[in-house]
Amino acid sequence: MVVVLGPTASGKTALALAIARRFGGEIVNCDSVAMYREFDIGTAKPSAAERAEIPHHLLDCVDPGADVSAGEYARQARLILGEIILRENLLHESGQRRRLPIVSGGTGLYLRALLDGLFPGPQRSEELRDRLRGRAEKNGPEHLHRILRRLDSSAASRIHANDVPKVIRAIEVCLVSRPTSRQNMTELWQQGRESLQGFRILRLGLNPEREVLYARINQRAAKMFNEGLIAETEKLLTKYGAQARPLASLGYKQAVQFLRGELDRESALAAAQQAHRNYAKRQITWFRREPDVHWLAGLGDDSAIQAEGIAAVEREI
RNA sequence: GCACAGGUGGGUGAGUGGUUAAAGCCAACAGACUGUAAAUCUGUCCCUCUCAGGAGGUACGGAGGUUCGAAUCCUCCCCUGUGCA
Repeated sequence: MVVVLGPTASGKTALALAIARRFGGEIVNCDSVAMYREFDIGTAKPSAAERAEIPHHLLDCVDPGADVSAGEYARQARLILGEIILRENLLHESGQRRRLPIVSGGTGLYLRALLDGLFPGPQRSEELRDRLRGRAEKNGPEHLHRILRRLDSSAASRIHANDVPKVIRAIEVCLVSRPTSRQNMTELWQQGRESLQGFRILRLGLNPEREVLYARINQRAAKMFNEGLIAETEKLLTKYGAQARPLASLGYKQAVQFLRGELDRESALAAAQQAHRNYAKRQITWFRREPDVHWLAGLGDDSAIQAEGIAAVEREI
């Protein structure tokens, strides 16, 4: 299988499509927000024509009122990968061309959950989280961190006290799994994780120059605003309410602020562009650590880059 | 032209005689990330050395001055905003 990774707006969709056309590929989305139905403009999903041409998976598979998670993503993605392989074997017997799974997206944690697996910890418990959040608000983040230190000092030393969500998750893991397994998070981690088996994996990473990327991000965010992001957001806002999680994501968050009158249109756009740039920076940091990436120094829309990617697929797969 | 307000580090914006290389926020850069991840968090951020504790240099529109000591006070000049002409 091929994995196409890189920061937002680096052209992952275009590269994945080019590879899919060439090798009879099926694209498996790995962008968290693109999984939500009706979130279209702000997520830069592939067009209807592209989706008719090449099979796409894990797009539009979650209700906007629901929540996804890395674990849920990994489960579904592995299921789909299995189906693609099944299909390939059938086609192979009848002498037809192969089916190449192409995982494409920028959500680093989801990709890691798919490829490396997650540790065998419990799923989240909203009630517990609410209680912990309340305590953090009342007594400050240090308070929670002290609780974690008692439960799992090793995890506590790894997680900064100010990083409340991660501290909460660690406490949750310890507390929820204690009655049955009597293990804290660090001990559960040591059990290792179930990595994806049965695939030769080629990671193609898009790495355009920073200035080029940032300019592209600005341009694309402006295009989203011009092409109806605000109207789309308004529709989603009335249909699902302000608490719908994906409404807090890049672009949508700023569109909501505009609709509420907190920002004028120009400032909302500028804020959205900024948020996208900041996000891209974080993705770059994340993917730098990803092992065995074949880096392509340019945008995925560039035909020379696509040719380079295709050549790598031919060599490696 | 007169009156008032103001000019601070990449931006914004505190500071109004000494503990101020100058708060906070933002940007930028670097980093972390094992089920909210398009989330959340950390570090660096004037220059040059460094035995990493520090040492030196330059800096608050410009030029002078007062003072042991000035971003902070005084004088003149330049620029910006607002009001009156």
